[in-house]
Amino acid sequence: MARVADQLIETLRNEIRSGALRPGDQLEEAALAERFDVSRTPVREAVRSLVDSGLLETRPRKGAFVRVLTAKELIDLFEVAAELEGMACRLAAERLTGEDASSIETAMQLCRDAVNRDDKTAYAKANLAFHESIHLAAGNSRLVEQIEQLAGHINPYRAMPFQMRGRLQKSTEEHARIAEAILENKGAEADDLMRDHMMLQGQRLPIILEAIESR
Amino acid sequence: MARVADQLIETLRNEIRSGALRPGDQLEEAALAERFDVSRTPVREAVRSLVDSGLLETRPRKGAFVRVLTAKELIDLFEVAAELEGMACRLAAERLTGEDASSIETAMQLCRDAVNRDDKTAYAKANLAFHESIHLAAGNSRLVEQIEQLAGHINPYRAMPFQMRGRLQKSTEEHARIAEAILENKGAEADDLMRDHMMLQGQRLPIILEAIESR
DNA sequence: TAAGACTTATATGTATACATATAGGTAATT
DNA sequence: AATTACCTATATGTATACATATAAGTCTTA
Repeated sequence: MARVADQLIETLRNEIRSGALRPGDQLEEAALAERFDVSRTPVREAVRSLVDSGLLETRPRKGAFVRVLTAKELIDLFEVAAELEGMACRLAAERLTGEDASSIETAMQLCRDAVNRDDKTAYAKANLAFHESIHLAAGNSRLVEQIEQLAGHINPYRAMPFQMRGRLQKSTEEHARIAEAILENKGAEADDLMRDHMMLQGQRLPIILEAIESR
Repeated sequence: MARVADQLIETLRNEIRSGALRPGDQLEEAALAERFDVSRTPVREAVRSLVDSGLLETRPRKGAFVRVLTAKELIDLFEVAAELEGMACRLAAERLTGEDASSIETAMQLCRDAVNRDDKTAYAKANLAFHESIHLAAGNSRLVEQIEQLAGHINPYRAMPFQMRGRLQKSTEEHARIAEAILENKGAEADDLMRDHMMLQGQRLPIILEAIESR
């Protein structure tokens, strides 16, 4: 990872993820080259790579822009992500080891703690840890890759704070039920619960999209 | 698509898909540049892109090679592909339009014809058309993208002819049941049938891998 | 003022020139 | 013969120089 191009990819990806670069923003090759004090070559490489991965799009003769997803594209994305997260739960339940079980329980407890303290930052982190503990337990690294790829596309649209009142509490309760199903090796149930859980998030999409359009 | 780099990507992708380039084969930048009579720049871009997409891998200071998947990686791949193909069937059953229904039936008939004529080439084509008709009916373009991405990785390992006796017939019968479930709007059933169908293919993996190792 | 020709800045793609690190081979030394 | 020092070809990454097409602005002319 000594390559400038790789650092650029990382940096840009983070800026997109964090919302510093927002959907629709332009990325000018020359400007980036100057900003990072490198030549166009590694910049081009980074941009190409991000275009390949779908995070950027190029409008012919215009330049590269942070990709703007349509409502339909976002919904499709969510639908696939929900399916794969559900699959991860099913596999986790089927293949659970003792170690996996305790990671899941630990992450679950972190979520509860964060909710009790009403610490949204901690919750975000714990939430991620919860999902990751399940991914690990599923024992399919390609599945994890695919999920992460999809998450990378969804994240820019999550940058805005849309924590509805009481949603954190609800979300944690759903997590608890999912965790329970996995720990009891009820794969099909865990699958369904996770899919529903994800889809509840997805239902907030219209609100999110509206907020984006009007900014 | 006027770019040399894009043509290179296409060409190399096809050569990998078709088996002209086999897992483990090296791709030398200089050699490719000479072969296509272009400079290293577009070659590098193409190689980078294929590495990003996972079709190639680079061994540090060695060069780029057609990626070799381990047995575990292939199994993981198949597992995810089976899930998504199943999902496509479920969605297709739920969202089926009259047009979708007739495309599926048409493709199904093409499969039957190919089997009756024992025409393996025609079958391969019809089989693809069958899957694609379902993908279209699922109405989720991201899902299709993901499936195609996975297929691109599985294909190099399908290049070898491994049509077991009678498998074509069996496969078509499975297709018929899947099609029937979709046309009757039985989403869950279609999902399960397709997943099973895919997994039967997956079970041939050990044989395929053995064949690869020993060549 | 409006339509069309013209110009320019920019995006884009490619080629070439360097610079550096290292894998793998060669030579030297024991 | 084996180990080590050394050397060289190659991979790799970056910079720079061109070349071309076109979007967008400017100017001309009616």
